[in-house]
Amino acid sequence: MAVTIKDVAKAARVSVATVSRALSGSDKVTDETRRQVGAAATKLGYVPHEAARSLSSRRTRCIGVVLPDLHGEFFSELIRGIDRAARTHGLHLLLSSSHGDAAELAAALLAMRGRVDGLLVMSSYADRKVLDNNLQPTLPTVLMNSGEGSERYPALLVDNFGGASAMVRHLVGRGHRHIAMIGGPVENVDARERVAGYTEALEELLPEARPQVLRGDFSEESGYKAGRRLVSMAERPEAIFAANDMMAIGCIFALTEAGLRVPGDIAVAGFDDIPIARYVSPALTTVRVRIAELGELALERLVLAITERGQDRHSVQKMRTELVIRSSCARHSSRMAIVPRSRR
Amino acid sequence: MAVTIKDVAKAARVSVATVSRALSGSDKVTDETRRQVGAAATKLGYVPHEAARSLSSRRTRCIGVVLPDLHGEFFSELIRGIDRAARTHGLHLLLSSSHGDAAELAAALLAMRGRVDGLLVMSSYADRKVLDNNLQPTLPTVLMNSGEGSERYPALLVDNFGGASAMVRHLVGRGHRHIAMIGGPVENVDARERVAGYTEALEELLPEARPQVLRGDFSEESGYKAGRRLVSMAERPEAIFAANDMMAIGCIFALTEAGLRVPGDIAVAGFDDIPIARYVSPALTTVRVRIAELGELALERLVLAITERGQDRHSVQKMRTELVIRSSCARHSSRMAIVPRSRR
DNA sequence: CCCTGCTATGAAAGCGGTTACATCATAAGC
DNA sequence: GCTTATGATGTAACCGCTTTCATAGCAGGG
Repeated sequence: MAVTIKDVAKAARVSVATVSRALSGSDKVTDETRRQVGAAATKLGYVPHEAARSLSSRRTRCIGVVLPDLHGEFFSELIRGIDRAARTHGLHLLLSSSHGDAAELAAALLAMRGRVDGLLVMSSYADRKVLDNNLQPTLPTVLMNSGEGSERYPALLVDNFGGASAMVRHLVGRGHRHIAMIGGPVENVDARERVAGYTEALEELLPEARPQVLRGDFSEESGYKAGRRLVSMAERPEAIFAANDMMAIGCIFALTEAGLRVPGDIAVAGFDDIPIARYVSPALTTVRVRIAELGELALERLVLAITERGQDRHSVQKMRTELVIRSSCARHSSRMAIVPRSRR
Repeated sequence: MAVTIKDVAKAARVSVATVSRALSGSDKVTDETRRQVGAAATKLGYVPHEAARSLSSRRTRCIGVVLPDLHGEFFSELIRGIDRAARTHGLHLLLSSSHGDAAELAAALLAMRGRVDGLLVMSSYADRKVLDNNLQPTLPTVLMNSGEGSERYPALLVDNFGGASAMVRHLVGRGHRHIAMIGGPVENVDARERVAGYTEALEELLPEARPQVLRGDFSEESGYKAGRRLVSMAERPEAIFAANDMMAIGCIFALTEAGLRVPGDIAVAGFDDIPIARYVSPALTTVRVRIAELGELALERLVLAITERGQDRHSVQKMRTELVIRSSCARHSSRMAIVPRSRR
């Protein structure tokens, strides 16, 4: 029913081999022949059958993308970056998202077998065991933001630690002394690293201050709840550093609702710089992560791994972050209000 | 190198045909044989080669998803819905996103040929011509939110018209008389329908008022610009209805920046109910579109089209919308301030 | 005991390409 | 002018699986 390479061969009065050669790149084919084959193909509306092609060429021109249960901007930006890069290489994307636990991840990895030339994996559950058990060892794989397992697979990581330190440095520089953090999901590597960056920077800059981490899970709701807790605290922190923007936004919501002014009464900072961060009020000071770029780099890395099989497997690339200063973190001044003018 | 069906056959001491039957569902195979084959397969770590399978079975178990240059929540929610539904059917998703013009769309459609069992298409450019030229007629296809072409393909549409009318009715009910709209990209069907819903509802409810549509393109920035224009208008509208939430948020930003209070001085409403809509300040009154559900329904519709080939092709399903009333649209009262008490 | 009907299994023909190898024509070298 | 190198094209063997058709074994009816 569908037009195959044979039909084209017949129409162009050549063999199937010649058609194959003429259409797939510049083997030894006369320009004249190529033209004729091309004409016949267009006239018949021929499109090669991909399954047949992959079967004999042993390449699918497909990349598997396995992602956790991501929401919002992060997800779409990541895909955007991957897709953009994939298109320049003529690669397709086989997407499997929303994996909430190790079993689902394992199932997704298994299902990818034989369908793709390489794999891009992001998951909190992508540790060595799960990966080793469910990946055929020959399948090129690049991890994104999955700390574990990076000793065996090339990986791209976001410099969460550095970004969080930079933010703490910024807050301290603005005069804040009592800085609390809202953490992320315990199983999330990014969240853990951000907290670590906060803790270590704080210990370094303000040895006498002790870190205070409120519970959170990256959802706005958990940020909101943390905000409520903050409101009712006896010794309220001067600044709150949320491990992601959504929680920061939820937190601001709770604080404002309770009649506190941000940043007047309390400073709030986030992490990620999701697009909405500029539009909340007050505009959010945050740490920018170039997510699309992360996806793009990961794909390029994978393409490399596919073409130069087996070389340089263990390299880890770290994505820089960038401090974005907006209006949600003013200079801390309550201390000044107490200290008499003359003493300043 | 990789273990094939032959290796399994040899290990289980049966023919490849038997292995195929034993592994792929319940043909006539003895329980004993099936057990042995299963054991051999597990022992060898056999995973069928998908390309080979699709080639001979003429089914890829893959669905193509072709999307425009979507951003943010809309994109991720849509994929989430599609993915969820696909997984229940054991289908994979071949994703191609970010198509900014008809040529890119055409290329994406072509590239899907032979790779998928069916297609989910969303695009402003998905009109009859582009679709007819680039889709093989036998490939089941479901359109999402692409008004044109729905006379030939099954389609899922969001009831933009109804949603916009409902919002206008709400605003009028709250006492607003001068209601302006910020439109979307001209080529976007949703945007056009929302504007149409606004215009017609206005004409019906307030025949003497004349519709006023400011330019916008769905980006927050265009909303921001529209807001700036509003601020400097001689006769400022009492309420602004943005064709999507992002523009509403940008608009609020511009208004607030200029010292106007929302909703005190001017009411603002949006469309979509993206998650962030609750967290901006003031929380946005908007029209909710259940995006994940849209994706889910579209996939189910496609599965139907695939299994019952050629039946019921032209059906159009419309997704209800839902008014979400938050605090960005107060009751209008400026008129009351002018009109003396006694006259009321 | 033979024939028929039924079922589990095997043999083999594709599915639609790619590609190694054979072939043939032509140009170059002697 | 004959041999050989060269390059375009054809032939055919796969790639790994599904599926049709043939076969063999067996039970049951006559």
